[in-house]
Amino acid sequence: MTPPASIADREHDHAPIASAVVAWFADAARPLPWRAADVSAWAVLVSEFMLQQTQVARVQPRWEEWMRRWPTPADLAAAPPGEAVRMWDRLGYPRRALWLHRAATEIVERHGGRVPRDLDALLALQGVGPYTARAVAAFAFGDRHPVVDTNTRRVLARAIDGRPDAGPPSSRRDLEAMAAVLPDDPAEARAFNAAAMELGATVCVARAPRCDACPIAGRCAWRAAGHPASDAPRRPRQARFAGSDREARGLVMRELRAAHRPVPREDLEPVVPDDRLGRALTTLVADGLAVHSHGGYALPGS
DNA sequence: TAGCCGTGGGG
DNA sequence: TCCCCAAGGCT
Repeated sequence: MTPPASIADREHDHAPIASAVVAWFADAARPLPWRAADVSAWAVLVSEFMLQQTQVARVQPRWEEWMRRWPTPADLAAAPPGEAVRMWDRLGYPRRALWLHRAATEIVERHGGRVPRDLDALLALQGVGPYTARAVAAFAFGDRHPVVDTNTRRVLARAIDGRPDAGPPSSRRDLEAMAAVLPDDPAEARAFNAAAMELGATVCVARAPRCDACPIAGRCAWRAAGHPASDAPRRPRQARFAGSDREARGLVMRELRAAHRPVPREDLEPVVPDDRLGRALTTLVADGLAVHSHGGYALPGS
């Protein structure tokens, strides 16, 4: 553990940053439906699953429809997993829909149908990792936990460390960095967790930060250093999507979602007219996203 | 642990 | 057009 004196020093140094970001958030926060005061923990959990690697603008309509259809974990658990995948539509990473369905089942079986508040219980749910568990505990239950996503990592790297971008993710190091800045008061901490994410998502963005709109520009270590450019090795370039197996899987899933009966393989060949089709079908079945039955492929359990 | 997993917005 | 990158998690 860090010596108490050091913690006190850091908190003293960073308190104005937290205050300024929270004050900015009070005005600048986007009115996202899952931030409403009366939403359930389940509603928050659903939003966090959908927001993993997916932008707010694409999530919002899916979330609205999802919550209307399955307002509780028990409602979703009672539906076939394939219906969750179908409702997920084109949010991407459809395994998340399967995991959310599984998590709902686990919540019913292990927690009486109520989303658990305890961090370890949350972490034990399928598809819930360090970010999502803390986000639910903090945002749905108001508990004081550091919540660190990619936006917060970037904000801390710039404002506190004076670097243009965050280093490689390290759950432990990232949580410690946020803990050093997090206000003591639980309500204030909750607000700062959300505010830091919001700042990173809307102002302190990766490509072209809008420092003129930033509430802590005057306290930002990166700005004070003259916005030095990144000297870190760029992260490996994402593989080209066009022509990839990923694309092929997405094309197959699109067909299976649209169909309400098994789709014969020959009907998929025009959609993926090359040797990616076989790999896509094999891996989709292995992932549980598709089943082979009645001479065709279909969503699971529907 | 590094690679993999969809899809789309924006520079 | 092309490429980056996005409220991560799993294996």
